[in-house]
Amino acid sequence: MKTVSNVINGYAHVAEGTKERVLAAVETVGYRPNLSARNLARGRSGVIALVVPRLEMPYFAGLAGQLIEQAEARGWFVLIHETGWDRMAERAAIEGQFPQRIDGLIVSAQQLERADLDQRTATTPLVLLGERSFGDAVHHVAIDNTAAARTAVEHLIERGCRRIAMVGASDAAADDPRRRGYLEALEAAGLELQPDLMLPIRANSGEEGERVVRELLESDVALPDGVFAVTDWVALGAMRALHLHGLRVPDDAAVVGFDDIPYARAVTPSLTTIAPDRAALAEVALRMLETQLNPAGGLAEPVHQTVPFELVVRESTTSFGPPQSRAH
Amino acid sequence: MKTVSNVINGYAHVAEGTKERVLAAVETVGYRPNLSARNLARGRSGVIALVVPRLEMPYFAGLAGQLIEQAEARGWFVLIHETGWDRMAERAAIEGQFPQRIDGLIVSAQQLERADLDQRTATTPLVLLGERSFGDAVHHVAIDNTAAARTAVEHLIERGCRRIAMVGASDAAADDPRRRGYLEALEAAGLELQPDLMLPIRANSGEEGERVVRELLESDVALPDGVFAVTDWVALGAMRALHLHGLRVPDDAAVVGFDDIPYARAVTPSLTTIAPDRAALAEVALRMLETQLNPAGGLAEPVHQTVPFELVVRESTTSFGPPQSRAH
DNA sequence: CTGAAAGCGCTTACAG
DNA sequence: CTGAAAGCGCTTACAG
Repeated sequence: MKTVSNVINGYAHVAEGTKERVLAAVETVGYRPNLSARNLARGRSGVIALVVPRLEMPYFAGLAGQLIEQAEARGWFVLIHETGWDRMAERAAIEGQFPQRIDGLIVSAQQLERADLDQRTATTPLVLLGERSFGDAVHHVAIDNTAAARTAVEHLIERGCRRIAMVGASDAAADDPRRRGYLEALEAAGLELQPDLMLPIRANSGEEGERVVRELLESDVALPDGVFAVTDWVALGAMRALHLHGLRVPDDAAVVGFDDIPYARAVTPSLTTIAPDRAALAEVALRMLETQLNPAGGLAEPVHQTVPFELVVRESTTSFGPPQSRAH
Repeated sequence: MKTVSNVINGYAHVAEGTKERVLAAVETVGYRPNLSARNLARGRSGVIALVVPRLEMPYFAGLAGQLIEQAEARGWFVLIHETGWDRMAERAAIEGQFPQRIDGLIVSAQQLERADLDQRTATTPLVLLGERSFGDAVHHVAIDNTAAARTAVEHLIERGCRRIAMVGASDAAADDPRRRGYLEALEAAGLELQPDLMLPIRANSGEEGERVVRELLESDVALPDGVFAVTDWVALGAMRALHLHGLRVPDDAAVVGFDDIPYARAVTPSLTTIAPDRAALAEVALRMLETQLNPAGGLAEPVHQTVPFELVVRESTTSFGPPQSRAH
């Protein structure tokens, strides 16, 4: 019994011959371990929860797909849980309030505050995703949002943009990494900051992106020639507003988004955007969970980790031949 | 033991007083059943698989969200599995080839053929989703695709369209329900069928939609004044091609899609489309699975069932004020 | 390096 | 209507 178990679980110290015989038997019998029994014996559930605002948002669906795939290799189920951008729902999630018990939590923090984490009583291993940072109280993985935003805005500047709006600048100046990247890029290029071009929004939705850009275009402020939007959805809204105002993208104003959702390449013009390395995101998150579950070796201090991103250049910042040139 | 179990599982025949005492104890102790143990004892895994081509596609993500939510209420986990539109992967899925054993299968059939079902040896309860039909060999739930397509095309006709292209007409004339709906609508309106306007595509992608519409526009065929696309993605590609050709949507050509993915309301112009009732889809699929698991009462004959859909009218078939009128 | 035995937390005939 | 006991299929000290 123990020997078979050792082989199945890949423990060392099994005689080579024995191991082969066991594997051969596994093969001929078609044995597959019963995960319910295993988890029961191990005192685990075999389930980790992925908490996102809404699975239908392609960014989160893509992330979920990655996570499911990589979790499978480690014998975990991924229970997907939606919060609908509700802070209370996110709080309940980090407290592990699920119908079943779970071994670990990966939470895309949208509304969560530092205080919510400080008040957390649950001890379930937790990994946070997303651009917000929460000090050293918790494991956290994300791309370097400041660098990514800087890259996006530098790209616009290289394209000749001089009046670059940021759609989705949060009010809280200090701790918004993307806003910081925007400012850094402007400063590095010697461009003056135009507060009128920093457009806060209430939610990262297309509607909000459209609304604030429309308001900008209808105001007295001189037109922007570039737009950096905090998500692709917001960028789509911004493009809509530009279009409705008779401005051509990218000729009159270039646009860069963030996330690289599938629509980014489907829209007209297709959208230049920042593509986070989702696979790396998923992998690091899972590793962080494992570290907390098996505090073997070193101590499992909460850590931040960043993963790569990429600027994907498409039509919204380059050319957009036939359509626009023909229309005008 | 048995009594507590009875209460927890909602079996009848427990004295009211006893029941209350049990529930009170559950409350004070904070008892939550261990699903691993339950499933082990019941000989189930508690897991059902949802098999889709790609979770990142919003239609499937939305469906998955619905299914997860409703499965939770029935004590099921949903294991999401991606096939990437690969027929072999779909075949493997219906054979239940998953790393863990599963209690039931909900499969969005994309490439699956009737023959694959006939050859199936696995006995895991199975429910098929999607527009393709497979005879009476298997449980199947979908909207009435013929009626939906007819509704979409009738809407275009009402809007004054007379030369309506169908993007995504399959080659196999007979058994494509959406094609049939298209034909029915034309016939009912006394419009002549234009074979040149039926555009087959290799995949339901934006690229393919764009390609075939571009080819149509660049051909000698007279321009269409309406487009019915088999999915929203395809419709987005079609709109792109129209736009690139200098045609205005909806003024020069109105467009209707299918699925009602989130982008449909985010694009410019926003897209008129057919919205299937995803919640109903999920619910019926789960009920069909339960029927197969508990063949109590009547026999569990494979059945087809349809769920409601809705035509969501947006700008791509109505007006699209400022933008286009201004540009021209 | 390997076997025998207990135990994980449920469900389910079986008595009563 | 309710209790005692076995069993689901694993893992894990514990011997050897």
